[in-house]
Amino acid sequence: MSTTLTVPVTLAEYQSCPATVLLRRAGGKWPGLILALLRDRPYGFNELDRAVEGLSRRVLTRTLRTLERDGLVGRTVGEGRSPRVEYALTELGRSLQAQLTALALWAVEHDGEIREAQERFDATP
Amino acid sequence: MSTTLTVPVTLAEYQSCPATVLLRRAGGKWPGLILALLRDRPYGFNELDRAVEGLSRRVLTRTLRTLERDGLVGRTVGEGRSPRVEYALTELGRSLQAQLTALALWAVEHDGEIREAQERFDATP
DNA sequence: CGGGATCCTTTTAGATACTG
DNA sequence: CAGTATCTAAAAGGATCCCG
Repeated sequence: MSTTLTVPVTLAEYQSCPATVLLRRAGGKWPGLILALLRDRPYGFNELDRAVEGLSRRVLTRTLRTLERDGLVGRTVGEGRSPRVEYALTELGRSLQAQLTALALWAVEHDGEIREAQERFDATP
Repeated sequence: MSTTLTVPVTLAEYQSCPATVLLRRAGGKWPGLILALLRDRPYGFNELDRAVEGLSRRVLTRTLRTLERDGLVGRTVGEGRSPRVEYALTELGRSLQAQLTALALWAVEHDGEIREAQERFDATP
């Protein structure tokens, strides 16, 4: 099976293109890190809040809701009087995570080239 | 050769992590589309401006500058009295483009699952 | 513990007009 | 043709307080 990838031409097409939407989602400030953390194990809400320095709870909530809505993260409410909620990757989320890891590897491998290019660019008047 | 990928823990680490930076760059509104267009052939400035509906010249300029600074796109000034500037993918840019294409393919392939998840989420009160 | 509601700041993008 | 300058609008992110 092969999928052909065409470049969207109209604005409406582009804005609704799955690739565009996904890239913009993943390009948010925190989703990539959340998905990376959940790759290892499930996390509770406040556990995530503590694990990620500089992330406010409001934004954490919004980020998790979006990931949950997209079917990338599952939310499970545990038993007991003190509410325990657990966030974990779904199969779909794990599948995406693998793609993002590939991209992250590319970034790390080519970091040197990018920095050199930036230095050259900044050096030229 | 294998590269180990560790999740950044401090805020400073995370913000300067090559993977974070790249994902946020690519997650901008236009870079992905510009790179996709340049995959086929070089473009002139106004040519790009016309090709991309809804993109203002100011933003196009900024986007191209950033891509150029990162070494992903090359800028060549042609001869002649009416200035002809050509933007083209560099080798590095072409390499990244391949990764983004893989991500785009994932997005297209799993678009149905994502939409279904969203409908389920939106349907539950 | 796991949020929602409100308000505020920063970042990103768009409109418009002008230039070599 | 290929931009820059200035200004405005929208989106994303953050601080804080409140609640079951």
